[in-house]
Amino acid sequence: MPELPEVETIRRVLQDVLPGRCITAVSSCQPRMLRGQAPQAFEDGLVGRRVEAVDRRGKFLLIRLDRKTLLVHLGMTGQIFACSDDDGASVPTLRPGLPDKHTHLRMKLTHGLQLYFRDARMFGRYALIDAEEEQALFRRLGPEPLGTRFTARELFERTRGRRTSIKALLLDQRAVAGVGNIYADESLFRAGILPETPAGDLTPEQARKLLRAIRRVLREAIHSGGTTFSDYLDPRDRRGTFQRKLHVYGRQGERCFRCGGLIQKSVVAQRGTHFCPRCQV
DNA sequence: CTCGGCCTGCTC
DNA sequence: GAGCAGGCCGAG
Repeated sequence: MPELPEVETIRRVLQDVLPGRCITAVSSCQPRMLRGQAPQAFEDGLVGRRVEAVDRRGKFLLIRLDRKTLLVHLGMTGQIFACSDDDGASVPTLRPGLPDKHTHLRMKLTHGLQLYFRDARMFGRYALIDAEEEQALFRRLGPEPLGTRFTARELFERTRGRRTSIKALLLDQRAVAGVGNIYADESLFRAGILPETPAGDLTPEQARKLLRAIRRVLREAIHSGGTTFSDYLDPRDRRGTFQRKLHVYGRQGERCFRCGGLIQKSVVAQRGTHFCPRCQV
């Protein structure tokens, strides 16, 4: 499940490999992924364009082309793989088994680089957008948790008057951009806050602790190349290692590293939610 | 705000 | 062979 750290890891690999290359061919485009955009226009719009940079906003990947942007959201099971027969490309040369039945987009770029987009569950999406569409899409997206606009005061203000749980608020991309189920649970554990706590009940001190926890967890996860809990892989086919540093996610029934009590699992905001009832109040 | 739908691979 | 996993969206 790619959240901010996984998308950032993918971005860094693509930023290493893509800029300067031109798209020479596009195929296997899946209309469902385009959410209404015409497949032919999408493919035609990509071919011949040069990649300038690769950016990220929340969980969105933004492949910058001249005047247009290839927007990618990986949903739950989306993967991007790169391979090349160019020695200097720093990605594997072969990708056995690709493309397969879950490969829903395939792009050829100059100097033998190939990009594959895989998504078994097809919760992901891609689109070719212009600056105006990008602005409309991101207008309602919350601040980048690792950016300077995301402050304890900002987070505290966003919780005021909210009766929804703090976990639901963290998962709401309008409140903070890029936090998903794993990092919401891990951040709340590190901040010592129970996931079902009404957001509006947070004290300024709790908001401050939560902000620091979110930043620390996301930074450490990026440093670890993300979390490979089930199927996340980066474009070089590498697994993340942050699953070794998870304190609560997926650890229900196991002992808390901090207090030795048992980690519990419940449902909050219709999501599996992991927490330590002794360390989180 | 909650709920169901989208999807398929995997576990019971 | 049902149920679960869940990011996001639209309906109520």
